[in-house]
Amino acid sequence: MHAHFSTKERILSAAEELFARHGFAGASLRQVTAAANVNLAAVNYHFGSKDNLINEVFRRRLDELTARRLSALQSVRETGAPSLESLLEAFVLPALNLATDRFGGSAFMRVLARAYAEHDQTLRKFLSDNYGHVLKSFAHAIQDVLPDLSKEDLYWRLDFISGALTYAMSDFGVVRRPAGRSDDEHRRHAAHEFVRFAAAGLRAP
Amino acid sequence: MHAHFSTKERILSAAEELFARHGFAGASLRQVTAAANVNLAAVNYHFGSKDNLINEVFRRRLDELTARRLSALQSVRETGAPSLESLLEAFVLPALNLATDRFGGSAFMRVLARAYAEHDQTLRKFLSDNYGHVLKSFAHAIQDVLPDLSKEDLYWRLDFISGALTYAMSDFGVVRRPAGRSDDEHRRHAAHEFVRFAAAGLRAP
DNA sequence: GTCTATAAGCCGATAGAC
DNA sequence: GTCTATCGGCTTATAGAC
Repeated sequence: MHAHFSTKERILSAAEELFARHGFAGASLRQVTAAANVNLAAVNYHFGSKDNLINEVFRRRLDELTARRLSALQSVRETGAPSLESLLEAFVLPALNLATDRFGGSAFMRVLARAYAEHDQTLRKFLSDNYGHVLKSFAHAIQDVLPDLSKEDLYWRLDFISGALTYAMSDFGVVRRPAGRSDDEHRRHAAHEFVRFAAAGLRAP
Repeated sequence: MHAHFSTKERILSAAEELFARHGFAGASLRQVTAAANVNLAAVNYHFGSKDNLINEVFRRRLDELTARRLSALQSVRETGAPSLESLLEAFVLPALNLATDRFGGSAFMRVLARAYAEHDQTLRKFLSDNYGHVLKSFAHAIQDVLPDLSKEDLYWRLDFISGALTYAMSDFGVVRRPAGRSDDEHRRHAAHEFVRFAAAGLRAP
């Protein structure tokens, strides 16, 4: 555990939190640098531009998220005959763990939901170029488990699942956390509910 | 079919399209008034402020959307023993028809997806105060069809479904429209796929 | 109702001292 | 690497003429 974080890291964390709360256009570099206790000019020195700062906010978390997802997928496949539920868990749990990470990251799921809502071509291309292969790996693994599902139906359903997961992870909407349940337990429960729901949806006739 | 639209309507349509494309903070009133062929000061004259313009963009479409949804729900209930699929269709098809309406409205689903990503308290309260009762009516109708489903599970799943629907309606993600299929057919197909997926998810053990 | 003109302020980015 | 100071441009909103 480090008591000190670099200027770059502090900028990234502050940007993540403020982009989650106000959006990419809505959060200014002045707000970011004030929250990070850093000089305004430091952003351009370390990141060059606001657009590039946005990309780096994604890269920091997504690199680890995809690594964890692919590693979990590998573990599940090594068991020989993975269940649909175990494949979905390999996709969902790393996102959940990131969201519950005490070093921050819960804001990142909201940033990701923003990115989904943005139809910005530049951002989409960056995401699909760098992380599209993860979705493909999971699609193949799920296809193996559901050989009777047509490729088109599979992609429709994965699309629905992605949307549902993004929104569920960023905000547990109408479902309020019961009084006696911790935030972590609430999220774990959410993941379990989600996997059951998604598995049933994928198995639809 | 009217050849003339009022200044107010032209502002609303231009705002809807630009908010969909650039977000609420990202689209300026200057862009909006230029696209609407209207003077800059007209926005403040007709709507008072940018924030209020945002609210009115929602109100214009949501009033009609909720009316159509509740009317479709009523029709389905009058058949006596509605199927889960028919209830979901009563919820999904009005949104679909709005999105395919040639008077615009396809942009509105993207605006709605933005609103989901925004965690802005003011906007959320406005939406839940004015349109929360629709979700409740559907929840009750679905509970009647699935009496064994616990209330908590029901709300979790409706939350997932809302997220998936919003995302799917605003952007058909990885599923590309086949060459020989019209945009309308593509959307209709999407709705059918979605209802099958959501019904199976709700019926999960 | 629609216009011009302008107020008052925030924006991203950078030049240049240290 | 970090700072101050500042540039040029864009923002929402409004006062007041027509």
